[in-house]
Amino acid sequence: MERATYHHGDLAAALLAAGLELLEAEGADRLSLRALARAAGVSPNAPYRHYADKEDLLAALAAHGYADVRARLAGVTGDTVRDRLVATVQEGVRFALARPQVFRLMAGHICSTHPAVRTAMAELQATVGRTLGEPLLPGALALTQGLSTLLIDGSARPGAGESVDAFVERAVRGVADVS
Amino acid sequence: MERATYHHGDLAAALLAAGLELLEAEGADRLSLRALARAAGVSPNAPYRHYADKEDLLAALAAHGYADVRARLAGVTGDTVRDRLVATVQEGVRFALARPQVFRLMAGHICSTHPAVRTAMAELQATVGRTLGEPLLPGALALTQGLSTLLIDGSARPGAGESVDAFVERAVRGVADVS
DNA sequence: GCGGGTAAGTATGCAGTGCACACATTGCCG
DNA sequence: CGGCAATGTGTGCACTGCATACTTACCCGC
Repeated sequence: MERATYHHGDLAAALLAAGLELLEAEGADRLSLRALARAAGVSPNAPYRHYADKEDLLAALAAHGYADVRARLAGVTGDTVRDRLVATVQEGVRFALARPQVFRLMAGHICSTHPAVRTAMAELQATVGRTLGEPLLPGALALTQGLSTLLIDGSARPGAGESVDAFVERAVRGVADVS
Repeated sequence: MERATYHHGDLAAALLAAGLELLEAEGADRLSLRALARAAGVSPNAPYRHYADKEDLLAALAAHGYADVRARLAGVTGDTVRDRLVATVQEGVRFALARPQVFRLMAGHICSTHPAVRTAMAELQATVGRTLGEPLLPGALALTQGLSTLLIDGSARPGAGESVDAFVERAVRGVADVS
């Protein structure tokens, strides 16, 4: 990441990109602003011109993640509500397993108060609400969030030879079938 | 936290207690070993005699938390499976809202690999499995985990004048009633 | 009871962090 | 083309986790 000009050009975006990479490589708490600056080939304090503080940058990364899941979830379809519920949770869990550190960041406390993240989360909820309906919203989000966490931590595992999707479907149906 | 003797007496436990307090006061990532040592009236490096590193101490705090929820969940009863499901999630969410930082720590990545935490989690699962049955286990844990996170972050809120318990019941029934 | 080994605590120091502040560079706009 | 605001740099501070070397005093066998 060398550069000839004094000014970087688009440091804000470069930091986001490097952030996503380093984040997934070593987790949110091991991530340092200085390492990010290093990756972007810039002095340790340069990031402060674009992000108020570390939390602000992490929030931007999280918001980016929310936008991604939202895009994925917007495409979910299905004939019955139940089908759409299962498909939504499956899609969310797939995202979480593909980028666990980003997922954890999104679920973490840092972001919950940050305005950018709040609106990103609100938009996600609006999207999911449209495909599932209001009454199902909290449960669907909770199932997605919870199953993702369990799977990432290894606290729950698909059965031998069972795909993640199948596991998710089984878990959701397990709840949906209590009489 | 003064002391007259050179040796503390029960520093390991004192650190845990101070840890629980400071943890809830400022969150897991703001928690420093040095502050803990200060609270216990002991030199900055004393904790290392009892915990291998910071992660080890955090894991102990998390394991403590797991034991607590387990004790609470062991007392859950109900006539139907559905009743027990709702009651279990309600109890779990109550714990999370009462000690949000401990809950976050438990859900965080630090602990997922630590043996003490893994066994604590396994015991929790065994307990819940006994009152709900295996097929419901993942879903119930996921709902508890997810609803807790949503409520702590403020991403979901009970309706006006609605209690947390009522909200949880509504969310769970929302999922359990899809046809 | 007492001497020594060892568990438990202290002192010192290092690399790394987030961030504040003062300074340097340069693209842009009148 | 001149100046100014945006963007980047340098220096420095308080703090952190942790390694290493040292000190204290509890406890156990004789």
